[in-house]
Amino acid sequence: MEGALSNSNFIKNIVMDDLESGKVREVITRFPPEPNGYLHIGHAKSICLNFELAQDVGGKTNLRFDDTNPTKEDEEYVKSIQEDVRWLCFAWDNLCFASDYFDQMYERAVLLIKKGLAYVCDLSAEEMRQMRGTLTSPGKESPYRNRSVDENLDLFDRMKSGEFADGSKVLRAKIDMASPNLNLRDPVLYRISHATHHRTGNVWAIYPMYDFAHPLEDAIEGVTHSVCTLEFEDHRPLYDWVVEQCEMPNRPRQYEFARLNMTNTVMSKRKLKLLVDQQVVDGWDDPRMPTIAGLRRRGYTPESIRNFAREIGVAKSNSVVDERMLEYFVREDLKLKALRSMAILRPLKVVITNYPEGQVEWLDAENNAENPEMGTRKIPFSREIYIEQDDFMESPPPKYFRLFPGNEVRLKHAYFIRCEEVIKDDSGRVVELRCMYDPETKSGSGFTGRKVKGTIHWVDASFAYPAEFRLYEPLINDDEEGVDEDFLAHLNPQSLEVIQGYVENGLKDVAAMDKFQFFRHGYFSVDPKLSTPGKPVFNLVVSLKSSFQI
RNA sequence: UGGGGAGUAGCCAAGUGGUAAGGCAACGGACUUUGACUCCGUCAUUCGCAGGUUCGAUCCCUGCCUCCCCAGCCA
Repeated sequence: MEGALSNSNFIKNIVMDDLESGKVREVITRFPPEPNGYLHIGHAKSICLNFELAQDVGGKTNLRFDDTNPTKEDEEYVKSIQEDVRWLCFAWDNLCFASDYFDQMYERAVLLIKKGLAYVCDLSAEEMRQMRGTLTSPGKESPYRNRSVDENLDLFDRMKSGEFADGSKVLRAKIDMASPNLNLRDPVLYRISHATHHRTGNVWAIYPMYDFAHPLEDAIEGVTHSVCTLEFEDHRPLYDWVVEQCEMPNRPRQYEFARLNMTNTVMSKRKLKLLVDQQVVDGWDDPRMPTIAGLRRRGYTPESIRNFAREIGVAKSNSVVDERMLEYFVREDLKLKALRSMAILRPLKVVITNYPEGQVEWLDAENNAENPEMGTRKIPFSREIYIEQDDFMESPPPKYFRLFPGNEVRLKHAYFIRCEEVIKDDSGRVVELRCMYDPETKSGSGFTGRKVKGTIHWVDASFAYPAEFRLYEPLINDDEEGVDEDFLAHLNPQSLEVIQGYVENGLKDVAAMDKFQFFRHGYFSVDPKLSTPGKPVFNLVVSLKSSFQI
């Protein structure tokens, strides 16, 4: 059963303290993505944190698009982000856009100018960089720093009306060019950009910078706890400065936590976009991608991702979570949900020589032995079947429990068979096995005469239905050196393997996203893009654990 | 060599003056018509290092080491 309440973490402790002390009455959080890419599992951590922080104490959470940079943003992304948040089963209280506050932000900027706390600066980007100083030496004040309020007001108004070229002027806060915190060295508040915004069109020729816009957005929405990642930690003094100097009635507080990193993958929009643009993968929703869309298509469930997000915790130290933890949670979730079935990925034909030709038996099979509510089904059995190539070895090592000459195994849901003969082609490759079955060993008959060490799965040859299986491995092997700098050089060439095999006949017309556990292989999910009626395509979600190794 | 953060097991992560939670992984064993699942057991005499305060320190103090972030008109 899924825990109703999320695990404790330092931010939640702060929230609880604030509630207890009366510092806040109602908790309001927000998830503030910029619509410039698809969401990934790292965002899922943030989504779960923000929504559950509020949910657990009867608060509210807004989904807010931080769309202050029209050159990078796109409507496609605002759609996909909403879809992903909804899919994770979170309902936002308000759908907000930073662009809806552009007028208010402008007014606050004017207020700063009037207070003598902001000025229009004509320095070029390059000049500004040079005058900013370095980590160890102070910056120099801009020659435009002491323009009169009236001149600043006039210039800023004309920036707004589109009178000036991109990059020719900016509005800057007047703080402290000697601050050891570079963010406080007269940061840019507004830049000129004649780009077309996906929502406001060409109304604006100036757009606010993150450091100015974000605190105002939070304050406007009454956000109490503004949660972001570690790299914004030293922006906090500026965040507080903006809220205070702009005289915002609400005072949001910013808290920072460590973003999620996982082994064997990359977790930045930039890198993910590179994989998409260079066609290393099929798109943002390629099942190998750590995007929400990719994980969904792969077959991960919202529950598994939410449980994962809870269990990894929230802290301030940079860390790398083992991908096997994510895998654990999807196995755990699918265990009781996925229908058990038999699939042969690499077929080896077996003829049961003492089984009557032409005869077909319909055997009983549980749909999920661990969840009897899922019922049973009938599966056909006759003289010729397919088993997995891996389940036969002519010269097996010790402790090999499967088929080998002279050995007897159980066919799941059917009979014991013994391998009597191995048929090979001219090249010496095993192409067929001749076996004998024992009618007394039928499954469910209660036979206890003797035991076998191994049980293998199979599919009846004449009823087997052809299917495509897409097997995945990590996109990147990051146990090598230097992966971070040049991850494209460390791509796993085996990240995708497409093979043709067989499934039970009943799986001929599966629906997109249907989940199965193919015995002794793993959990599979029907691909929503590639699978068509009559031509099923299964994605490997995650394989079963196995302690067996040759 | 400025500023801001972080160091607890292989990986996450609680605890923050009273003698190291939990999860993942791993490894034993039991069970087994999935080499799965489940169950049982093992897995930090020690919390980056060195001093100090204290009856007692992962927790307080001092010094040091290591790692991450900051010099976009990105977010």
